[in-house]
Amino acid sequence: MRYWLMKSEPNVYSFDDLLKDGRTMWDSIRNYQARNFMRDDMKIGDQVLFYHSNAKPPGVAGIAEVVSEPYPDPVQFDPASNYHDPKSDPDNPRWILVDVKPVEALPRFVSLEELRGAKSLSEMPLLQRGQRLSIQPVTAAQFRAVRKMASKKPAASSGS
DNA sequence: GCCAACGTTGGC
DNA sequence: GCCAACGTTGGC
Repeated sequence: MRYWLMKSEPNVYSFDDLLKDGRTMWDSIRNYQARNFMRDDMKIGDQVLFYHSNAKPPGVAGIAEVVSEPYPDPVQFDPASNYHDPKSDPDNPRWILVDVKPVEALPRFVSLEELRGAKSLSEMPLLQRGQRLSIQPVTAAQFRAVRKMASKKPAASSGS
């Protein structure tokens, strides 16, 4: 089993939205590297850190799970969508996605600031300079470390 | 709103 | 294939 971090802007689609929906298509990803992770590397049962980006504060809100094989993102063929891709050939779709479902809301939100402060996470892609991918692999150890942080009180931070 | 860091596009 | 211009991401 593999572990991932997937970013979503909560004002667009939050972890609460996923809890409400019970399942969702991870659509509108228009980055080849992120697509390749979904198409080539994700397996049903993989565990996902659901990350709120462009949020105040940004951080991990919950755990999700991959629940489908990869399949074409239907949004790419929708001319009304911002994520329509007129260059994508229906016989050979360019954009591929998977479905995810919620596993649990974390006992508490773990902010980006707190992640940055954890030595065990220093290698996490999210925390590397210039890393902007919206889908990133994380190691089992990193996944467990985040989960564990969420079950404990926040460490004292230098700020505020 | 700023802007650094990347990714993509398209002329050549 | 190079690379300048442009667009996007996302923390701050």
